[in-house]
Amino acid sequence: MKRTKKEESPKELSSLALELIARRFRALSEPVRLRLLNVLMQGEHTVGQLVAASGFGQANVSKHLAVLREAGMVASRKEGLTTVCFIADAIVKDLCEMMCSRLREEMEGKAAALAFDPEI
Amino acid sequence: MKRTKKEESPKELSSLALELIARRFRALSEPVRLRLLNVLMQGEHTVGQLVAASGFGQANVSKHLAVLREAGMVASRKEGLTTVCFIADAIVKDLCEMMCSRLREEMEGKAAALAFDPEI
DNA sequence: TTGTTATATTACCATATAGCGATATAGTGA
DNA sequence: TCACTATATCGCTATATGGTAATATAACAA
Repeated sequence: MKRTKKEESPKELSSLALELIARRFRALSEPVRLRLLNVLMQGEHTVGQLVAASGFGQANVSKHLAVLREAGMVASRKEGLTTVCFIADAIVKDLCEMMCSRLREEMEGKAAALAFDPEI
Repeated sequence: MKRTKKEESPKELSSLALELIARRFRALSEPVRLRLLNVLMQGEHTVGQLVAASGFGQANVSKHLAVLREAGMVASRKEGLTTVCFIADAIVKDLCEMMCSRLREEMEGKAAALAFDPEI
Protein backbone atom coordinates (compact mmCIF):
# COMPACT_ATOMS: atom_id res chain seq x y z
CA MET A 1 0.00 0.00 0.00
CA LYS A 2 2.40 2.65 -1.13
CA ARG A 3 0.94 6.03 -1.38
CA THR A 4 2.09 8.94 -3.47
CA LYS A 5 1.48 12.56 -2.58
CA LYS A 6 -1.39 12.82 -4.99
CA GLU A 7 -3.73 10.08 -3.90
CA GLU A 8 -4.89 11.15 -0.52
CA SER A 9 -7.14 8.90 1.44
CA PRO A 10 -6.46 10.14 4.94
CA LYS A 11 -5.75 6.67 6.29
CA GLU A 12 -2.23 7.22 7.46
CA LEU A 13 -1.07 10.42 8.97
CA SER A 14 2.49 11.60 9.18
CA SER A 15 4.11 12.04 12.56
CA LEU A 16 4.21 15.74 11.91
CA ALA A 17 0.50 15.85 11.21
CA LEU A 18 -0.22 13.91 14.37
CA GLU A 19 1.95 16.28 16.32
CA LEU A 20 0.09 19.28 14.98
CA ILE A 21 -3.31 17.78 15.56
CA ALA A 22 -2.36 16.75 19.08
CA ARG A 23 -1.18 20.25 19.81
CA ARG A 24 -4.53 21.70 18.84
CA PHE A 25 -6.46 19.21 20.91
CA ARG A 26 -4.15 19.98 23.79
CA ALA A 27 -5.13 23.62 23.61
CA LEU A 28 -8.69 22.49 24.26
CA SER A 29 -7.77 20.14 27.05
CA GLU A 30 -7.86 22.53 30.00
CA PRO A 31 -11.01 23.69 31.78
CA VAL A 32 -9.67 27.21 32.18
CA ARG A 33 -9.12 27.56 28.46
CA LEU A 34 -12.52 26.09 27.68
CA ARG A 35 -14.08 28.61 30.01
CA LEU A 36 -12.31 31.46 28.24
CA LEU A 37 -13.45 30.16 24.87
CA ASN A 38 -16.93 29.74 26.26
CA VAL A 39 -16.98 33.40 27.24
CA LEU A 40 -15.48 34.49 23.93
CA MET A 41 -18.13 32.60 22.02
CA GLN A 42 -20.54 35.24 23.22
CA GLY A 43 -18.46 37.96 21.67
CA GLU A 44 -15.27 39.93 21.96
CA HIS A 45 -13.88 40.60 25.42
CA THR A 46 -10.87 42.42 26.73
CA VAL A 47 -8.40 40.49 28.83
CA GLY A 48 -9.67 42.33 31.89
CA GLN A 49 -13.22 41.33 31.14
CA LEU A 50 -12.12 37.73 30.75
CA VAL A 51 -10.35 37.88 34.09
CA ALA A 52 -13.49 39.28 35.71
CA ALA A 53 -15.85 36.89 33.94
CA SER A 54 -13.81 33.79 34.63
CA GLY A 55 -12.65 34.52 38.14
CA PHE A 56 -9.13 33.32 37.41
CA GLY A 57 -5.97 35.26 38.13
CA GLN A 58 -4.71 37.80 35.62
CA ALA A 59 -1.37 36.12 34.98
CA ASN A 60 -3.12 32.82 34.62
CA VAL A 61 -5.61 34.12 32.08
CA SER A 62 -2.85 35.82 30.16
CA LYS A 63 -0.87 32.62 29.97
CA HIS A 64 -3.82 30.56 28.84
CA LEU A 65 -4.68 33.16 26.24
CA ALA A 66 -1.15 32.84 24.93
CA VAL A 67 -1.70 29.12 24.48
CA LEU A 68 -4.95 29.70 22.64
CA ARG A 69 -3.33 32.29 20.40
CA GLU A 70 -0.44 29.97 19.72
CA ALA A 71 -2.94 27.33 18.64
CA GLY A 72 -4.61 29.85 16.35
CA MET A 73 -7.91 29.62 18.16
CA VAL A 74 -7.98 33.09 19.59
CA ALA A 75 -6.70 36.33 18.16
CA SER A 76 -6.58 39.81 19.59
CA ARG A 77 -6.00 43.42 18.73
CA LYS A 78 -4.73 46.22 20.89
CA GLU A 79 -7.09 49.08 21.53
CA GLY A 80 -5.35 51.68 23.57
CA LEU A 81 -4.47 50.14 26.88
CA THR A 82 -6.62 47.11 26.44
CA THR A 83 -6.35 43.95 24.39
CA VAL A 84 -9.53 42.79 22.77
CA CYS A 85 -9.74 39.03 22.26
CA PHE A 86 -11.94 37.06 19.95
CA ILE A 87 -12.36 33.57 18.54
CA ALA A 88 -10.16 33.27 15.48
CA ASP A 89 -11.16 29.85 14.28
CA ALA A 90 -14.77 28.80 13.87
CA ILE A 91 -13.79 25.19 14.35
CA VAL A 92 -13.62 25.84 18.07
CA LYS A 93 -17.34 26.20 18.30
CA ASP A 94 -18.00 23.08 16.27
CA LEU A 95 -15.57 20.96 18.21
CA CYS A 96 -16.88 22.06 21.57
CA GLU A 97 -20.48 21.64 20.58
CA MET A 98 -19.80 18.21 19.23
CA MET A 99 -18.07 17.21 22.42
CA CYS A 100 -20.79 18.78 24.54
CA SER A 101 -23.66 17.07 22.86
CA ARG A 102 -21.86 13.75 22.93
CA LEU A 103 -21.25 14.18 26.63
CA ARG A 104 -24.85 15.12 27.20
CA GLU A 105 -26.09 11.99 25.49
CA GLU A 106 -23.76 9.93 27.58
CA MET A 107 -24.79 11.45 30.85
CA GLU A 108 -28.45 11.18 30.02
CA GLY A 109 -27.86 7.53 29.27
CA LYS A 110 -26.20 7.04 32.62
CA ALA A 111 -28.88 9.03 34.39
CA ALA A 112 -31.55 6.91 32.78
CA ALA A 113 -29.73 3.75 33.77
CA LEU A 114 -29.45 4.91 37.35
CA ALA A 115 -32.78 6.60 37.61
CA PHE A 116 -35.34 4.08 38.73
CA ASP A 117 -33.51 0.92 39.57
CA PRO A 118 -30.85 1.85 42.04
CA GLU A 119 -29.04 -1.39 42.71
CA ILE A 120 -27.43 0.07 45.74
CA MET B 1 -27.40 37.43 34.46
CA LYS B 2 -28.78 34.82 36.78
CA ARG B 3 -29.68 31.59 35.19
CA THR B 4 -31.94 28.98 36.69
CA LYS B 5 -31.45 25.27 36.19
CA LYS B 6 -34.40 25.00 33.86
CA GLU B 7 -33.61 27.46 31.13
CA GLU B 8 -30.73 25.92 29.32
CA SER B 9 -29.17 27.90 26.61
CA PRO B 10 -25.81 26.20 26.31
CA LYS B 11 -24.09 29.52 26.77
CA GLU B 12 -22.61 28.83 30.15
CA LEU B 13 -21.14 25.50 31.03
CA SER B 14 -20.72 24.22 34.53
CA SER B 15 -17.24 23.64 35.88
CA LEU B 16 -17.98 19.95 35.93
CA ALA B 17 -18.97 19.96 32.27
CA LEU B 18 -15.81 21.85 31.37
CA GLU B 19 -13.78 19.36 33.34
CA LEU B 20 -15.32 16.43 31.50
CA ILE B 21 -14.96 18.02 28.10
CA ALA B 22 -11.36 18.94 28.82
CA ARG B 23 -10.64 15.38 29.86
CA ARG B 24 -11.86 14.04 26.53
CA PHE B 25 -9.88 16.54 24.53
CA ARG B 26 -6.88 15.65 26.62
CA ALA B 27 -7.22 12.04 25.57
CA LEU B 28 -6.78 13.26 22.00
CA SER B 29 -3.87 15.51 22.80
CA GLU B 30 -1.00 13.03 22.41
CA PRO B 31 0.52 11.94 19.11
CA VAL B 32 0.91 8.36 20.31
CA ARG B 33 -2.76 8.09 21.14
CA LEU B 34 -3.74 9.68 17.85
CA ARG B 35 -1.60 7.14 16.05
CA LEU B 36 -3.31 4.29 17.89
CA LEU B 37 -6.72 5.71 17.02
CA ASN B 38 -5.56 6.18 13.46
CA VAL B 39 -4.71 2.50 13.25
CA LEU B 40 -7.91 1.45 14.97
CA MET B 41 -9.97 3.45 12.51
CA GLN B 42 -9.01 0.87 9.95
CA GLY B 43 -10.48 -1.91 12.07
CA GLU B 44 -9.99 -3.95 15.20
CA HIS B 45 -6.46 -4.73 16.33
CA THR B 46 -4.98 -6.66 19.20
CA VAL B 47 -2.65 -4.83 21.54
CA GLY B 48 0.25 -6.71 20.04
CA GLN B 49 -0.73 -5.60 16.55
CA LEU B 50 -0.95 -2.04 17.76
CA VAL B 51 2.50 -2.31 19.28
CA ALA B 52 3.86 -3.66 16.00
CA ALA B 53 1.99 -1.18 13.82
CA SER B 54 2.91 1.85 15.87
CA GLY B 55 6.48 1.00 16.77
CA PHE B 56 6.04 2.16 20.36
CA GLY B 57 6.92 0.13 23.43
CA GLN B 58 4.46 -2.38 24.79
CA ALA B 59 4.11 -0.78 28.21
CA ASN B 60 3.69 2.59 26.59
CA VAL B 61 0.95 1.40 24.24
CA SER B 62 -0.82 -0.35 27.07
CA LYS B 63 -0.80 2.81 29.16
CA HIS B 64 -2.07 4.97 26.33
CA LEU B 65 -4.81 2.45 25.61
CA ALA B 66 -5.84 2.71 29.23
CA VAL B 67 -6.23 6.46 28.79
CA LEU B 68 -8.32 6.00 25.67
CA ARG B 69 -10.49 3.41 27.40
CA GLU B 70 -10.93 5.69 30.38
CA ALA B 71 -12.11 8.41 28.03
CA GLY B 72 -14.59 5.99 26.46
CA MET B 73 -12.99 6.27 23.04
CA VAL B 74 -11.65 2.77 22.78
CA ALA B 75 -13.08 -0.47 24.09
CA SER B 76 -11.72 -3.98 24.04
CA ARG B 77 -12.63 -7.57 24.60
CA LYS B 78 -10.45 -10.46 25.66
CA GLU B 79 -10.05 -13.26 23.19
CA GLY B 80 -7.96 -15.96 24.71
CA LEU B 81 -4.57 -14.52 25.39
CA THR B 82 -5.09 -11.42 23.34
CA THR B 83 -7.01 -8.24 23.85
CA VAL B 84 -8.85 -6.95 20.80
CA CYS B 85 -9.27 -3.18 20.73
CA PHE B 86 -11.70 -1.09 18.72
CA ILE B 87 -13.04 2.43 18.49
CA ALA B 88 -15.93 2.74 20.91
CA ASP B 89 -17.13 6.21 20.09
CA ALA B 90 -17.80 7.36 16.57
CA ILE B 91 -17.13 10.94 17.58
CA VAL B 92 -13.42 10.18 17.46
CA LYS B 93 -13.48 9.91 13.73
CA ASP B 94 -15.47 13.10 13.29
CA LEU B 95 -13.29 15.10 15.64
CA CYS B 96 -10.08 13.95 14.04
CA GLU B 97 -11.31 14.49 10.54
CA MET B 98 -12.53 17.94 11.40
CA MET B 99 -9.19 18.82 12.91
CA CYS B 100 -7.31 17.28 10.01
CA SER B 101 -9.16 19.11 7.32
CA ARG B 102 -8.89 22.37 9.21
CA LEU B 103 -5.17 21.85 9.52
CA ARG B 104 -4.89 21.00 5.87
CA GLU B 105 -6.61 24.20 4.83
CA GLU B 106 -4.32 26.15 7.06
CA MET B 107 -1.16 24.59 5.76
CA GLU B 108 -2.27 24.98 2.19
CA GLY B 109 -2.90 28.62 2.96
CA LYS B 110 0.59 28.99 4.38
CA ALA B 111 2.14 27.02 1.57
CA ALA B 112 0.42 29.22 -0.97
CA ALA B 113 1.63 32.29 0.84
CA LEU B 114 5.20 31.09 0.99
CA ALA B 115 5.63 29.22 -2.23
CA PHE B 116 6.87 30.88 -5.36
CA ASP B 117 6.54 27.49 -6.98
CA PRO B 118 3.48 25.73 -5.67
CA GLU B 119 4.32 22.56 -7.55
CA ILE B 120 7.13 21.31 -5.39
C1' DT C 1 8.71 64.13 33.23
C1' DT C 2 5.71 61.17 36.79
C1' DG C 3 1.96 58.24 37.71
C1' DT C 4 -1.68 54.99 36.55
C1' DT C 5 -3.75 51.20 34.18
C1' DA C 6 -3.93 46.93 31.32
C1' DT C 7 -1.48 43.23 29.97
C1' DA C 8 2.58 40.25 29.36
C1' DT C 9 6.48 37.95 31.19
C1' DT C 10 9.42 35.89 34.63
C1' DA C 11 10.59 32.92 38.52
C1' DC C 12 9.34 29.52 41.23
C1' DC C 13 6.91 25.44 43.14
C1' DA C 14 3.83 21.59 42.78
C1' DT C 15 1.70 18.26 40.12
C1' DA C 16 0.87 15.48 35.98
C1' DT C 17 2.44 12.66 32.53
C1' DA C 18 5.45 10.33 28.96
C1' DG C 19 8.69 6.71 28.36
C1' DC C 20 10.93 2.60 29.80
C1' DG C 21 12.62 -1.59 32.21
C1' DA C 22 11.10 -4.84 35.41
C1' DT C 23 7.55 -7.37 37.28
C1' DA C 24 2.81 -9.20 37.88
C1' DT C 25 -1.21 -11.38 36.06
C1' DA C 26 -3.92 -14.24 33.25
C1' DG C 27 -4.77 -17.52 29.59
C1' DT C 28 -3.00 -21.56 27.07
C1' DG C 29 -0.84 -25.81 26.41
C1' DA C 30 2.27 -29.66 27.74
C1' DT D 1 2.17 -28.96 38.03
C1' DC D 2 5.59 -25.95 34.70
C1' DA D 3 6.55 -23.11 30.84
C1' DC D 4 5.23 -19.77 27.47
C1' DT D 5 2.66 -15.78 25.65
C1' DA D 6 0.02 -11.45 25.77
C1' DT D 7 -1.07 -7.74 28.34
C1' DA D 8 -1.28 -4.85 32.45
C1' DT D 9 0.88 -2.60 36.12
C1' DC D 10 4.66 -0.84 38.98
C1' DG D 11 8.72 2.07 39.94
C1' DC D 12 11.44 5.31 38.35
C1' DT D 13 13.26 9.57 35.94
C1' DA D 14 12.74 13.45 33.01
C1' DT D 15 9.95 16.83 31.16
C1' DA D 16 5.82 19.65 30.70
C1' DT D 17 2.41 22.35 32.59
C1' DG D 18 -0.67 24.93 35.92
C1' DG D 19 -0.97 28.47 39.45
C1' DT D 20 0.65 32.64 41.52
C1' DA D 21 3.36 36.59 43.12
C1' DA D 22 6.47 39.81 41.48
C1' DT D 23 8.15 42.40 37.88
C1' DA D 24 8.37 44.34 33.19
C1' DT D 25 6.26 46.67 29.39
C1' DA D 26 3.27 49.63 27.01
C1' DA D 27 -0.21 53.13 26.45
C1' DC D 28 -2.31 56.85 28.23
C1' DA D 29 -3.02 61.19 31.36
C1' DA D 30 -1.53 65.13 33.89
